[in-house]
Amino acid sequence: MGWSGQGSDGGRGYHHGNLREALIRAALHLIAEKGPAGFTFADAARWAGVSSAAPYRHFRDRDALMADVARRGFEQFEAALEKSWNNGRPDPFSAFENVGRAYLAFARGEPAYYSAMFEAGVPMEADPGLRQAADAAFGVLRKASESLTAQLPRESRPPALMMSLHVWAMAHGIASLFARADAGRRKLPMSAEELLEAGLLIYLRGLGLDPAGPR
Amino acid sequence: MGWSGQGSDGGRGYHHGNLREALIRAALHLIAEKGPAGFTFADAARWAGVSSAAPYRHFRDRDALMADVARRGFEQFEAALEKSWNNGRPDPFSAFENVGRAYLAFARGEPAYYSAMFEAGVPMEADPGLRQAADAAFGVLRKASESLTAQLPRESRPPALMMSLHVWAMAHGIASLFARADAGRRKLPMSAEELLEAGLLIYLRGLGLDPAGPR
DNA sequence: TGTACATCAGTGAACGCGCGTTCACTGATGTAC
DNA sequence: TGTACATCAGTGAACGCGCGTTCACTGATGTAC
Repeated sequence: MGWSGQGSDGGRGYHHGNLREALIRAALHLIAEKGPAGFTFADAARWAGVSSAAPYRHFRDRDALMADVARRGFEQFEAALEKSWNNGRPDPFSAFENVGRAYLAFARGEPAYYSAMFEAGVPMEADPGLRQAADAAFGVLRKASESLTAQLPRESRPPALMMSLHVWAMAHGIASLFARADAGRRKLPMSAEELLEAGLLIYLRGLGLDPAGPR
Repeated sequence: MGWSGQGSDGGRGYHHGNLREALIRAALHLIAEKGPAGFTFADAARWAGVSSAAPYRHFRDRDALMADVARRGFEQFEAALEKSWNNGRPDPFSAFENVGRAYLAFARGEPAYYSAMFEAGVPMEADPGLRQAADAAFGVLRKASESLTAQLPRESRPPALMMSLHVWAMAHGIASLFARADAGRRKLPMSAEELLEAGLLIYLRGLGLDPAGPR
């Protein structure tokens, strides 16, 4: 049978079985549909097919639910970035481009998670483990940056932290300006992926890095 | 006397005098305080010191008010960028850095406008003139980019449109991740301004541009 | 300069609605013996 | 294997609240003559 998370599935007993998960799926669905501010606690309950009092057994309030969604989002984001980085294989440059593509793929493919993580204004203190999950996701960018700067001679090596912040900013900027739902706002001469890839290449060249190899 | 826009100023007649402007100021105040989703039409009326029915004389609904705020935001944004560009003086590189600083200064100094422009999800069709205002603001970045790419030999000259999209993305990424209200989310080893300046320099170097002069 | 009148920009009361939240409750599940 | 009981995870009714919106109204302003 499998819980779809959707209500009115008829054959449910008095107990839901996994309401906590169903509420999170409901939140994701509703955020994707109406934006991070566009859903209510009552909405989530309705969508999960339970009474409006039921969610209180699992979350203190709407904000707690949002914070949980954000934390899970960062966890999945980290996994996706880590996978695409693939330990720097086949080579750091290609792997770096792959991370960029994975970044945009996540923003596009999981708009609800992305919103909860970056746009909903969830404070880092809202959930134990939220900051840690966010740091871990950023850690992948940082690790990848270190791997690239390590190819430069020591005296012209930029701080990897700074580099990862630049990369993050450009990826986030492209994702939120050009790759998301309200992307109809502006037409581009190229895809967001191509734009990011070109931007990263230019930036890396500016650091003295060249795909052809060190120096 | 001067309308502060604040209510309960006692000496107001039956007519407000300039309710439309007061509502916009109210919106800016409330957005800055509670975020773009955190204010209501009734809130704005209350803050302007009028009954909750009064705003309907000036705006069809809350969305129309938001759209007007966004349009004004883009107009002011354009003016600020244009001023800082200062026709490429004293030289295109310095002027370009100035535009970057002005970008962040606007995002920081006018968080309510910035939110309405980029985060509130206002559709471009919501207001006649909104798209035009947004395009005009972006036009400054584009013009500045053209001015810089023009210094490169024709055969290695990147498309100025692409360059301006990269710059916009990086500036927006830094503004929204590191320079705004919820910036307490992450500590930086340097200011957002320094981060952007460094990022732009690296990027420009990657294009083959050097502050020392052409080539 | 004064008066009549049209128009404009507010008022305030009213309404229906959905949300958040609490509460006593009840059906289902797990466990001690 | 059966029974009593504690605990858990839901129900559904109720409440107060603020929002959006409409409506007939009224005070102020502008203008024709």
